[in-house]
Amino acid sequence: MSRELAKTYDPKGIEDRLYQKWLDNKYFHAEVDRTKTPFTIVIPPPNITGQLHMGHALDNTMQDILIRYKRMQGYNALWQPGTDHASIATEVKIIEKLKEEGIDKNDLGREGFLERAWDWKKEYGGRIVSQLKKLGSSCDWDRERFTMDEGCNQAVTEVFCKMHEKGWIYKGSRIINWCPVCNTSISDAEVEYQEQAGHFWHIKYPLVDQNGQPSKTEFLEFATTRPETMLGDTAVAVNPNDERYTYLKGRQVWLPIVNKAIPVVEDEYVDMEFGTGVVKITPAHDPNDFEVGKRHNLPEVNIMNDDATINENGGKYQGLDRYEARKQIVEELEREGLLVRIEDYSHNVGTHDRCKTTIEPMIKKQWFVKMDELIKPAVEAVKKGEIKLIPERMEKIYYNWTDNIRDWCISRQLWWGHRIPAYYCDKCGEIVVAKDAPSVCPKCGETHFTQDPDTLDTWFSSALWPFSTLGWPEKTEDLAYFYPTDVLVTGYDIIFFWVIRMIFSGYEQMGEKPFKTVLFHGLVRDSQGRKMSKSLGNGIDPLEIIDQYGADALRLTLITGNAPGNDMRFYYERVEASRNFANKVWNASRFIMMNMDQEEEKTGKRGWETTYEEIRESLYPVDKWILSKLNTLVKDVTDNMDSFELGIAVQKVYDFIWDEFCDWYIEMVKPRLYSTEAGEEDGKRAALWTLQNVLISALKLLHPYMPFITEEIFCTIQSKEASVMVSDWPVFREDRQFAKEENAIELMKEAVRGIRNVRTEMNVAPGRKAAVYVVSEKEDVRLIFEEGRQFFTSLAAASGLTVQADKNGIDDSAVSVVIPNATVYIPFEELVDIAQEIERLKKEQKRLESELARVQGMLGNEKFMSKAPKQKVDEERAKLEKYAQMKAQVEERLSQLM
RNA sequence: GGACGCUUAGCUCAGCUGGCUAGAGCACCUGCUUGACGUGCAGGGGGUCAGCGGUUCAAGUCCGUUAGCGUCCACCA
Repeated sequence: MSRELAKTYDPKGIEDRLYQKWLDNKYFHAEVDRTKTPFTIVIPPPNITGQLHMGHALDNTMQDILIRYKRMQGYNALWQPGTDHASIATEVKIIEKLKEEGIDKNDLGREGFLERAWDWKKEYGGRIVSQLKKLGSSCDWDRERFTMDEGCNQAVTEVFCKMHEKGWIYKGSRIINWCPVCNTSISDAEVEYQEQAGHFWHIKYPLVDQNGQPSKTEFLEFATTRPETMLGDTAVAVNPNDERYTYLKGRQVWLPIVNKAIPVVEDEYVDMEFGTGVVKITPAHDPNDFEVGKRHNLPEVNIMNDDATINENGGKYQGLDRYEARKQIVEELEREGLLVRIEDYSHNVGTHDRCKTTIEPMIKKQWFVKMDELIKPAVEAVKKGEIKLIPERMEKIYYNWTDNIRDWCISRQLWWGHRIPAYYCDKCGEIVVAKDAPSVCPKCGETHFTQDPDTLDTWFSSALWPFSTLGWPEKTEDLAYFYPTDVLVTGYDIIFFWVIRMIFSGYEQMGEKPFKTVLFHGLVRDSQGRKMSKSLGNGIDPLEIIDQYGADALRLTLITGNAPGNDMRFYYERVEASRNFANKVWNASRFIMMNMDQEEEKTGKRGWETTYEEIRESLYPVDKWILSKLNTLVKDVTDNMDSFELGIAVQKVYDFIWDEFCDWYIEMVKPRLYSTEAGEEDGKRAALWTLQNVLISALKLLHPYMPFITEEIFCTIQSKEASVMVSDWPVFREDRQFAKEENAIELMKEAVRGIRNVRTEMNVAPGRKAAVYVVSEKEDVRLIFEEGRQFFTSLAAASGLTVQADKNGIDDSAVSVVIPNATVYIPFEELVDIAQEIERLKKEQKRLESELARVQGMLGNEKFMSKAPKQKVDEERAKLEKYAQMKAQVEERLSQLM
């Protein structure tokens, strides 16, 4: 069988082909199987309007790594995929598109609009899914769900009705955040505060005199950032403890422009220290004022229409936009002599996170979820550690929200979404909340009802995602088996929107947590650390990266060099480094396969078909060394992955493959592979066996991170039908730890490095070989070099190697390299400058001395000796011995030269 | 106002529960057509781990504090 492989790895073509193969073989599909332990992840459903961005790429790469890892470990791994209807985001997009066609939403009507929305979903809903596939995501696509599919709709209705019955969902008239552009209420979580440069208008209202008329001499001064709201003022407030204003008790002020008297009320809410200690109260347009108004039974005067223009309560200002009204009102106040001064003022303004419009607080009748009781189990779960947040610091952010939680406004004045299952009797207005439209009014017997026109906050359905996707409210097998899920992977930016809401919903509806662990990641930023955004145009399209460098390179880039929860910067240079690694893996494999081919042609046998037991006797120390290193790697990587340290895990695999395996092991076995000497057949077989087995294990460890290239190589080595993704995850084996061989090879590496070092320093031409002598009094050390003679001479550019117990017969002017328990001599003849050589040895002596001083300091410290763990003390003792011994060798050599 | 995070090589960052001579990638310098790979190989320079104080036998790692940068929450009108 010939394996002609290209010199560089080209992911094009390979990735799609392999993904299709995985799909065809149903490797992603999971079914209930009681003989296996489930491992479940639910995808954070991407919006149907969405395009894959770097955040998705990171999020889904992490999930794919975990799911592939667990699948290989033998778990029944389910990655439940799906998409989100994204009510407001989608509705806005559709409105935009209609606008291009010159159509207004209202012209279409609700039905017509929804038709267009479903068309949109059909057209674009699949786009993000196909993009996730490009990444290599091993989701069980047979189970793909949508937040507005039949099952999810049922779940939503069920939850709404249940919670309403329990009294935890209620309709109430309260102050809410209104977006005048999107024309809907939004929840507190959707308000984004932005620092804005504005003004502080210092204004005064006349006091009302005994005759009920505005006083010409007495005024009350205060300041406001929103002068137009004065149209809705129904009081002015001072702090009851403010002695400056005790005289105001029971008095009234005259509201200019509106021309009416309003009371002065006393409320602790007013900060005496701030400004004049006087606050105008507009209960209908400010959340704090709303509370004050409730306490003092103040009237609530709504002065705005839904589009933030002034309504009929604004008198002559009716019809003006809020900002135009502001301008004109200020002008009128100035004319009246009531404007004291204008101050520049920078303050935070609440905006709608989607469209950045300044929100307007308004009193409206909306549906709310009562949070105080609901949140309790969700807080407890994290406190007790039943749900683990990674990194831990996210817990503080979590509690910060849960501790200050307010009722959740869930109704939206939108069409695209789950319609609220509330019905109003056409005759008496009675509200009936039910799964289906009622037939008779329980109060008046009327048979005609109108359903509430509002839809639900898009997060209402996402909150149910971990169980609605598994079949709830039906009691399905899937639900019983796969719930609770294991890990949720998401960005910290949606902790309030989604994570918390899933947790309390899980406890409330299922009586059980939705997941055991939440693994947070940060934001992917551009190379300058800026958030990638459309408006900045600094977004990098993951699909372009995949096209250019391959999905594996992208995945590796996103996972390495980053700690959980931290933001990361995206650099092309880093993708290139990842691509280079892929190429390295490719070429190492190519090298191994080429040698396999040669071997196979001769013997008809493949190395990997031989068992360890069959080959064990033929293994060389270097073979055992790399097997031992691999064994340790398996343990470390498994441990890291179990504790979600994905970046650390893959870094170790990377280092092992590149440094240990490619730069050392492969180079070490080359002479053996190329040897034509008789009697080397067993050794050659052992090398090939080791190369292949180490490679295959390394590919397995790498597979969750770089699924495509590992699969391609795995199949090329074994067969097209084989698959690394369903192979067994490597396990640590006590019987494959070879401490003795590890030490031996490390010692030889040190000798090789020393020799290369000296050669470079002396400008020895790479092609010039030189005789090398290894002198050691210790027999075991001599044996190590004898056994490794073949590769040692190659790596050390030696023309020949002599291993002996003393310095006899070695030219005095030879260059020397001191390693533990041995000195290496290289007679370079004319190249050697004795003075320089002495200089070099003295430097080495100095280095060893300072090391010794440090170690001796520690060992001479009584407290260290008595308090440090024994293992640590032993380590330091061993170091002392090693350095002392090396120093003696250096000094002996110096005395010979001087 | 409250909380959190970051500050480690020229750049971007790792460094988990304190314990080798503090690491990686990129960049830089020197050399290399060594039969897998120049998307490579070999060698090298470069850090008082932000400052100060403390705990400890031992601090990049823990505690306190200061400064700079960043994020989240609250929102005093």
